[in-house]
Parts: sequence; C-alpha cells; structure tokens
Amino acid sequence: MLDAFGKQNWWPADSSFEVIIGAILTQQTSWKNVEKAISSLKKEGGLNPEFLNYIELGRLEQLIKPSGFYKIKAQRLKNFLDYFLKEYNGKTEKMTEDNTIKIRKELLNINGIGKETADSTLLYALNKEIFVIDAYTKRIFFRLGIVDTNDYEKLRELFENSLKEKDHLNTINKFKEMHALIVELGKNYCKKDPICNNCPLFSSCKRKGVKNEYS
DNA sequence: ACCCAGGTGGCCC
DNA sequence: GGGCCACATGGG
Repeated sequence: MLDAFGKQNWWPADSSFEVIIGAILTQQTSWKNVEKAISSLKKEGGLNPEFLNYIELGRLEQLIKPSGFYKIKAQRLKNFLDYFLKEYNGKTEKMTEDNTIKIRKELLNINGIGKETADSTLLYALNKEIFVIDAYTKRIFFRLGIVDTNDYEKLRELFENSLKEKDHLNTINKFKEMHALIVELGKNYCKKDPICNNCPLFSSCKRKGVKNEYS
C-alpha cells in the first residue's frame, strides 16, 4: 500500500482540536463534505472550543450542514464540548497527559462518540498507542481472507499486536500510517461494490468481487 | 434513478 | 452478541 499510495501523513488538520471535530463530522460521511463544514466553522469564528461552546445549537447546525446528519452531529459536538471543557478546560494538552484507558472509557460514555471516533481521537489528536478500526479495515481484511470476525475490540487487538514496534513513537506512527493507507485503498478499490481491477492487493485477495461481508 | 460515504445509538430479539 | 433502522448532504 505504501508503494502504491505513498506516505499519507494523517490526520489532515491544523490542530488536535480540529482532529476531534473532524472525527465526529466524518462519521459515515466523505471527507470532502467535512472539509466544507470545517471551513465554514473557521470562517465563522475559528475552530476552538470556546467558540463552538458559545454559538447556538441552531447556528452550529447550519454551519456544519454540508457534512450531513447535521442536527445530530451538532448535538454530538456539543456533547463532546461539555465534557472537554469540564474535564480538561478545553485543552488537548491536558487531555494527552491523562491515562489512555480512562480517556477512552470517558469518550465512549459521550453520546455520539463510538469506538472509531474515540480511537481516532486517541491516536491522531492525542498521540496515544491505539489502532483505529473502520468499515474499510473490516471489509479489506475480510476479503483478503485474513480476518473472520466483526468484533471491534478483537480486531483492534489483532492489529495492535501485529503492528507493534519496539519503540513507542514508531508504533504510533505505524498505526497512523497504516490506518490512513487502509482508507486510501478502501476508497479506491475496496468499496461495497468491489472494483478489484488494478488493486495493489489483488493477487493476495482470497475473496475477489465479494459483495456481502462485514460492514 | 439509483448507490455510497473515514458511524452511532436506539430498539428488538 | 447480532439485525434493522434513522440520521442527511453531496458526489459518482
């Protein structure tokens, strides 16, 4: 994948806070649409916790409209902000200092933040050693014939154990690049409707052209 | 006129 | 634990 697509340098954002906002907005949504929402937020008042906490829910809904599911996502942003301001005073640096398992548990306790959003936050915003599992990961590795489970935690452990390096920072960078490359491969070749032609993993794929599998 | 996107929660069994 | 559904805009 690295040969085919090159280094991805994820996550595209100007700040850790922007990563978290993007992670919520990109739920079941193409990144192109999220970019529109993020740029209107920046234009309106800047992408910072104080501003997002200050603006009215209805105004927030309008600003993020292009990202889809805008009403529910506006509320999800507010839900995260309540927690973020209360527990960490709106500082990602404070959050990074805290215990990974504790943060993960707290994030999952927020309505609207599930496992993928929580883990994207931990890995890409807070630089924690957590691997992100998404629909592409499940689909690609199921079709390759490498995994036969749909269980998020089992998959996460499998990938974390397989990708772990001696050095902590190398491991984190490996996790970041691997997930980004999986998404790139997925977007280009491993969609629900399989493309397969010219897929860099075609020769090692055991379930070419399969449509019904894990989501 | 479809199908799909870097999910999540609610409800049901 | 799993299956089904709503949530919504924009691009192919």
